[in-house]
Amino acid sequence: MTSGRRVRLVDVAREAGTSVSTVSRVLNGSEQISFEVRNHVRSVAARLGYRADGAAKELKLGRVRTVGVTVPDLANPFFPEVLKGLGAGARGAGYRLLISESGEDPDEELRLAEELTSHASALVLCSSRLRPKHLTKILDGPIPVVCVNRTAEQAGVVCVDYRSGSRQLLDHLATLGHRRIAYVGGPPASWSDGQRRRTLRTLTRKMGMRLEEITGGWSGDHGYAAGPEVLATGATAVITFNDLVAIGLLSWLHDTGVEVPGAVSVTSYDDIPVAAYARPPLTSLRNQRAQLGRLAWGHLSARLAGDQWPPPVMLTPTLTVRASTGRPPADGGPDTR
Amino acid sequence: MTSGRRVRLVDVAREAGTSVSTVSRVLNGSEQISFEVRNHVRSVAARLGYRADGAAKELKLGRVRTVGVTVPDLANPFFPEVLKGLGAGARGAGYRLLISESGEDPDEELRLAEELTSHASALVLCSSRLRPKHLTKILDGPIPVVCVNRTAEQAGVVCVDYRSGSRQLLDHLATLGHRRIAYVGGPPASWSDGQRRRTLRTLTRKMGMRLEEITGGWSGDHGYAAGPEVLATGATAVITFNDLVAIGLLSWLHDTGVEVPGAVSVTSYDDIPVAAYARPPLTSLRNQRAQLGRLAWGHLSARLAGDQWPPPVMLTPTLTVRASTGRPPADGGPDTR
DNA sequence: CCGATCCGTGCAAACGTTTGCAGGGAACTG
DNA sequence: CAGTTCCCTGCAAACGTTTGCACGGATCGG
Repeated sequence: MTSGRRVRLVDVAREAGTSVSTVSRVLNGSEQISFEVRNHVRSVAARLGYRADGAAKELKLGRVRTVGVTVPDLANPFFPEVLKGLGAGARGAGYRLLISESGEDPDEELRLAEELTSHASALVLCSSRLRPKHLTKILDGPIPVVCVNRTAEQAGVVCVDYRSGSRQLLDHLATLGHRRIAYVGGPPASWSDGQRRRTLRTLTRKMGMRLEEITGGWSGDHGYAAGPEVLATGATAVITFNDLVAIGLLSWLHDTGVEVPGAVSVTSYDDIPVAAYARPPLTSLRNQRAQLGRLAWGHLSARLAGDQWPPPVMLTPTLTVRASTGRPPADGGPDTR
Repeated sequence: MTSGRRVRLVDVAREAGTSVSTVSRVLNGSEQISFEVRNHVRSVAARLGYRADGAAKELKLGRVRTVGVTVPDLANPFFPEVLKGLGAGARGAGYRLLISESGEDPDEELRLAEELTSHASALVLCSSRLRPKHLTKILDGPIPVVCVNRTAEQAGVVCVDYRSGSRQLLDHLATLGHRRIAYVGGPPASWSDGQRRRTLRTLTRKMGMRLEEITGGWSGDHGYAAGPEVLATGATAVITFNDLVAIGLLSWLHDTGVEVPGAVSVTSYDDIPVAAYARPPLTSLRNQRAQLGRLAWGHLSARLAGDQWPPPVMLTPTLTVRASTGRPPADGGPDTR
């Protein structure tokens, strides 16, 4: 029964015996059409299964009610939750989300962003891995851009305050008595990884701790693979780029018979839901992801309304202490036990 | 430097001293424009930062190179991985993905699907929670629809074979000696939950086992909350709706001091990456999610090329046995140990 | 040197929708 | 009953792009 041809406004009009404009008005809820005609047109439209052509509508109206979004990796629960917040706000204002995943590839992200520029009325770059030059190019484009978890000029900026977060992690570990810390890093192109690294370096030096930096990544497999190197450093506490990496590392430590937190403490950023269900439950930095998304929409809607960008927002994460962190083993710290 | 006005074809033409059609031809790579003009127009377009208006282009071309996708919950890693496969295929053919999340709400899913119908050239419904009546309505719409993990007439169908999967789970548990099984179910509107329930009921009866059905859900919290009820059934093995639920349940069992698999075995569907990192690692049914997405695109592209729908595809999952399943306790089964 | 050929470019129509403007008829007022 | 008002509806232009068609100039052969 599905007709090959798409049913247009003119088809409805002909069938209903009215003009195109009348149909258009009825379907857009105009009050100035008589009651009978309104009902009649509505029923005809319904019977024919009329659906407005999005492209034509947007062309005429000159607005595209679509927000393009790029994320490095949808499989990291961090991003879907940001998208939930963003989507809720956007939907409330009649905007859709056009979500694309770059697969952690900066070049692919550039392609996607350029693509989206011609199909969306605004752009949200989540944890952008773009090189600065390319980021500037996108920001110079015709549509407003919000960066989540990355700072930039000429853009809306909504970030987790990883400086504060890193400080909280180190304070927690220092209080427990740890002095030798390993950091299992994230993707090289990650801005937030850079933030954390710099902060960790500065603070460990200042606090008289020792920091070992280890190549990591963004997934559980990366964490598992980093296991041997972590152990080799002799660190008593490990901070990982995110919870997925931490969970992978926990798994390796378990398989290898290293006790957590008995022999080594593990902690991380993000506090995604499964962190609470890890064995042992993971000490992690909770950030308000949905709030991050809502704020991103807030910035965007202000800008779309013609205002200037609101000042950058930094959301301070809060440390959720669970069982994966504890005092260092007797020979690894100052405690005598 | 960002000009408020969007730069159009006519702006480039005026600046380059040519006509609109010439610019259009150059930018679309037509061969029939002289070399010099081509270069000149290109450079002018680049200088002005011209970006084609997507809406106008699509209107004129009459095709929307966009595939709308609905998923119940992006936070379940199952879906992002399907999207990866789908997106890869679609991108290769010059299509974009327009992803929407229904939040497990059938009404919201209906709204989204209708929305998408006017903005996309095809639809992919992942694990649709739509009521049959509404599903039919969408299928009767003007654009082709693929259902992932749900069967339907007049649509492309790509499913995991949960019948076979459920059989494998039961066989595995039966071989270990279990006789009393609990099933922690999924969302009421889930088609795949229905499939599993029916199969589990039929097979347990046939195999002389006892099945207890428990209300569950789709997230870790649902699994955690189901803990007491699971324990009350006295079942020696639990099957859960998905791995997130299983991980939540594992966590409750651990908190409560119930040994897994010593006192009760736990197993589930999907085998998402974290399943391997659960404590104990989860016995689960691996399904090829990316392949599911690729096949969905395969069906769609065949249909978009004008062919009929390919016959429905059922992907058989394979059981990945890990440490969360074992023999039942001595008093719980026929084995004497 | 004139006519035919061919290549490069411009003109204008069309895609499906919205909306300002105008026109026609009914109702109401004087 | 004529004039005015007001409500409802239709006409046509416009949004930015693509593309069939036509046209003008250069090139070439006879």
